[in-house]
Amino acid sequence: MAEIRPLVALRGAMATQDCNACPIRHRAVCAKCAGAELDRLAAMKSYRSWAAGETIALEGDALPFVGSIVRGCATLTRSLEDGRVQMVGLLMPSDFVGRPGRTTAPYEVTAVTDVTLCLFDRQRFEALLIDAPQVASRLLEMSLDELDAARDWMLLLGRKTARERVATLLALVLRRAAADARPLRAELPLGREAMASYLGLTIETVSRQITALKRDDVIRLEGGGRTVLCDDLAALLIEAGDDGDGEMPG
Amino acid sequence: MAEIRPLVALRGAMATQDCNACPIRHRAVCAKCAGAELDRLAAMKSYRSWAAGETIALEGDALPFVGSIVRGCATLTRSLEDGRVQMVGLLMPSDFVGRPGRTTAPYEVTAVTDVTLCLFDRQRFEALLIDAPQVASRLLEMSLDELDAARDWMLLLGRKTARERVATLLALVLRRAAADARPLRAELPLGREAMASYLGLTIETVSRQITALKRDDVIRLEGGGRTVLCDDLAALLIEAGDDGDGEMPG
DNA sequence: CGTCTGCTTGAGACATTTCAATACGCGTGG
DNA sequence: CCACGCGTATTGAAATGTCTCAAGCAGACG
Repeated sequence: MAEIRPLVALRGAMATQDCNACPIRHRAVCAKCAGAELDRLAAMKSYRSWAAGETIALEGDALPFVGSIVRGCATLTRSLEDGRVQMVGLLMPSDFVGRPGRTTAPYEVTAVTDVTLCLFDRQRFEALLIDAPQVASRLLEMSLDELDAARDWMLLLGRKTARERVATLLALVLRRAAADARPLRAELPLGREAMASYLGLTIETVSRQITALKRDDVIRLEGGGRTVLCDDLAALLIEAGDDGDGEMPG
Repeated sequence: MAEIRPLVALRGAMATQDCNACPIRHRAVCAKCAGAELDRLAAMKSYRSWAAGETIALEGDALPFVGSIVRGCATLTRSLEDGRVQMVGLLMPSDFVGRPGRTTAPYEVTAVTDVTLCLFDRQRFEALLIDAPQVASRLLEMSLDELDAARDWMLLLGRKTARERVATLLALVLRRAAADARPLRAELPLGREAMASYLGLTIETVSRQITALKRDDVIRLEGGGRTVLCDDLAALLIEAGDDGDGEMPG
């Protein structure tokens, strides 16, 4: 991660981009709209970027926009007063940030890698929702997918062992990277701390389970533990406890 | 799993009811619609009831309808192949069951108490969504609320201690019962097994923590442990670990 | 009055956390 | 080029919270 690049371009508004060239055009909230609807969306959009590690919104803060992740990876976390933290969402390109109808963020939003968002002014977006059925319909579909993902994650948090949790996450990352090349290979977007936060474990337990999975020849590591290789995804999925279908957190 | 259907009046279709007299009219998916839209909804609705303990839909089963809970309490559960079970949703009156655009249930749906649903044929409901913006908008709103609730529950499952989990659930139930009478009193809709399933714990741990909370004078019990009393909700919320605002599972 | 089901209680086993130390990768500055 | 320091990851040993297994108890119902 953390490539070096002029901070100037990173932070301010970026040049408006042609939606048809957008990498998430067919998957984001705009996926199903076209013509006049798309024009209205394009007219209210703007781009903004955050560097890895930066906070996009604090728990309880005003969040004056909604938007789509164009590039990078962000997390949603909720925390207890004594400092315990649980990740409750992992946002990847095309995922939607913010909630129409609400002005404050119920969780902290953090950039894990460098992130670029395609922002929409919240009020104008809400107005659009009323008479742009394709946008509203796509947003509903995406929300229901996230709900399913959240519920799969509840099963993990409530019932899976540490080994199963780690295997589940690794399988997810490997599957998403999903080049058909063998062996499967993926660079982890999340460090150990973020993984622990996601999995409801401590850093140490995550580390131990990754080591154990390596020792048992289920996975291999490269690049100082930031890259995972897997020759036999089926074996990893067995370690994950369920067949592993369809899990994909939002 | 064997469908047992010995029960008589409970299962068949019930007489159609006037929507304006419906107890969930102003909270369910129909809340914001009126006039022609409401007429269309009313025209496709039917009622059906299940007795406490009955299965409404199995994991992976075809679910030919969507609908609203009119009366009673149902749960969504997901399970691992070796039998471990995690509840992932607790549905109360006005909550929505099923998902437009999907024909099979991703979780098992079970009646906890006697339950009555107001059903809509899935295909006709989907058609309605396209040109009934008030229904679509309300459904989006409800889905986003459920997503928030699911994420709060992820914090509980990932980071809270057994005592905090039990306190959180009891506070939720007491708050929902919410008669302003003091002391706060509520009959638990969930038995110990369902509570354990919800909280990611075992029955024994739930029982022990309830006993401990009683021993420490945070709550009192009546009716053989099925009714909870609380003189000091603030104290219970402290035990719950966070301030306890807004948590309400869907 | 016995049986069933749901709830409670106890004692020991076990997984994960906690606390502490060490190792690694990497950019910086001498 | 090496020494240093810093953040991140690994490993170890002990503490602890929850689970497991097993028994006992209470109320509901025939």
